[in-house]
Amino acid sequence: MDTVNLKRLAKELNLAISTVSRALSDSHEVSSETRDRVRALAKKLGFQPNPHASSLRQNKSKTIAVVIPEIDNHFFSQVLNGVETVAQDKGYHVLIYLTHEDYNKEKSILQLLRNGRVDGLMISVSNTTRNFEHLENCREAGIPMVSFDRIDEQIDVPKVITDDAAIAFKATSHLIKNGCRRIAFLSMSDSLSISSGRQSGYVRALEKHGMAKQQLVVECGADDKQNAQEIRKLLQGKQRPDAIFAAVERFAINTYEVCHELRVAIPQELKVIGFSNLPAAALLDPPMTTIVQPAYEMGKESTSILFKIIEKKALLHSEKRIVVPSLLIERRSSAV
Amino acid sequence: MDTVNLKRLAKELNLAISTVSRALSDSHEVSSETRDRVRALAKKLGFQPNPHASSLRQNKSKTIAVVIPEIDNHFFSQVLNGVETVAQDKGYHVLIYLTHEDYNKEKSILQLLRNGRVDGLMISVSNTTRNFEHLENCREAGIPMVSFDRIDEQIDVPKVITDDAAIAFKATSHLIKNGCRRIAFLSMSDSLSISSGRQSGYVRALEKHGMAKQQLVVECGADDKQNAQEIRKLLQGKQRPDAIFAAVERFAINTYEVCHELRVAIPQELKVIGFSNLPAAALLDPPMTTIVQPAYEMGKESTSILFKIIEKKALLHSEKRIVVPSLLIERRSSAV
DNA sequence: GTTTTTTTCGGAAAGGTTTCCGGAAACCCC
DNA sequence: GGGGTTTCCGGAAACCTTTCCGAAAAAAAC
Repeated sequence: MDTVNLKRLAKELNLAISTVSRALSDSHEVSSETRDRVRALAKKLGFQPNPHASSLRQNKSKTIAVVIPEIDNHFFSQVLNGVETVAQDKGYHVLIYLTHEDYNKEKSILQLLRNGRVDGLMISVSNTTRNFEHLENCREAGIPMVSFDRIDEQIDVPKVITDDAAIAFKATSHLIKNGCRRIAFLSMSDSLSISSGRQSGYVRALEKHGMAKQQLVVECGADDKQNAQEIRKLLQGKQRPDAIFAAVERFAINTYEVCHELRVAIPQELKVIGFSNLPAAALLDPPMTTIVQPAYEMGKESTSILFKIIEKKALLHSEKRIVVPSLLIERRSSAV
Repeated sequence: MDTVNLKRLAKELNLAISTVSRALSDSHEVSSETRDRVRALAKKLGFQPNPHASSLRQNKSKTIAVVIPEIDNHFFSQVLNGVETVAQDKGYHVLIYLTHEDYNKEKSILQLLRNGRVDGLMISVSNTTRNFEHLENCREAGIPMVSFDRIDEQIDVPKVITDDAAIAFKATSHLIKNGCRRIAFLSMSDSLSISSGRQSGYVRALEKHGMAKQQLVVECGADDKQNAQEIRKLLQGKQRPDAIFAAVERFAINTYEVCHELRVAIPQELKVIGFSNLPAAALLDPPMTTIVQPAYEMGKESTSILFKIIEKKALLHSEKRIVVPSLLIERRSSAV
């Protein structure tokens, strides 16, 4: 038997298992002398407690889960970066689950997590989820939980979001100020809070400038080809817009591609703004005006809240809905 | 007691715990009749076996770990995407650990993983690791392991890599063919196999064209400002290169930034090629010639190999070192 | 010097699952 | 209808840790 566990240590030291365990957890119920003996041998043999036994006994796993639609995406990878930083700091482990924007997968993943594998989870729902029972179920099962970015306002779970409506308002106003009179909004075809928030900001800005009638919302989706087709139709139609406001990074990229293809000059013929955390946005042709979301901060913030719940600390009212502001970075694609 | 476990099921069905367990695991040692009874109640009560108890008993965790330098990076996030796909398919869970290019953190993470928390791990080492004992230790501890992309050739662990030297040779040759006579190579300041591979491909291409003397290797690092400074020096020096070959996506971005700043025209005054998995590379100003690495495939491949090891299947000799080819995508930044 | 408290430790239970072993019933074969 | 298989199931051990409880010894209190 070469596995090194408490029993092994106890035998070699002529102690009881319980004493060894206590010694290693710095209990005051053990003399400093034996504590040192135990620690010395433990170190020498490279003892590491079996995590499954600990988890089973203590009913906690020192693990949290992150459930997100995709990872090959700046926003979510920056979020994950923030999450991992805080978790590592706390000595926690991070499980990652990708839903690939599939509601059913999301549901089964959450189902799977309701068995004690994790001490808590954070989720940004897929764009195909219309129903939030699976979140509700987790909440009722008593699993600490935080939702971020793509949230449902109805459900009683702490939320970490950004000010989608406000920043969309700002971006749209910026376009109007720069002379745009026909601004198309490329919206995500879903019922997500962020989408509606962004769209309402866009609409409010139009209204404020007496342009309510000029609303032009185009639904885009996950299929690049189809998006390109929609945008092409838009740009080749008789009432070509003079600006495109993309609600998602992908749509902004799609727009750029179509513009290059159709030789539409940005920003002379068409101004473009997109939600995007692309670090290379400044290097695009032309440099793209972007709304950058505080992804890293949102990841850190969400995780901090999650740990507060896990540690059963009372949440301030203000912590149940945290809004981290986005940033509008003006570049050439929206310049006059 | 409202927790639903085997004991609870057994009591309600008037069966022994062992029978219930067997019924749920499709043992032939239980009649189909009672099996159905058990399953029915289990489903009704939403029974989910406690993963820690299972793991403890079976000595396996159904979990693998991915240890990578960073996640906010197209290459690694695409890899992770591939990993997650295969793992989810196998019913496995994925733990993620970021080293942030810190050797010590990497070491302590691997140390932490040597306690049975995971059934296997895959790693791409940080650029500050010079010593691979921590990998060796894991290997000796019997933890199934695969290394990918950033590997050490010496260590006896299956490797999944791409043909860095060959593709660097191809890229450099492409630049030479397009008239470049003074090609700077922006290298990562580390001792990684991939760096040396890329550099050797660059050197071999120069040699083949009788340009061995024109070698121009510039060491860059993690600090963007410092990299920019290096590149600025390069472009403002008396012997300005007519091409830059960036060994890392970040350096290519740095190059673009400096070129924009100094108004150096790409590709007329300077041709640029970079290793990069940036999907928007085609939209840069100008569109960037990139070497795209098969990140997603490498993730899938690595994970498949890892599962073969976990399942104790014999590895073919060819599976101990898998090379997935990279792609050179020619765009305007390197055109004549 | 006796009683009470504190210190230090051992024994054993508990957490939930899997699996080994043995036993009882049912079946089969001649 | 006795011997031998199957079939099906229960009991209990095992995985390793944490923690409750009690006990012995040492220290403190009176």
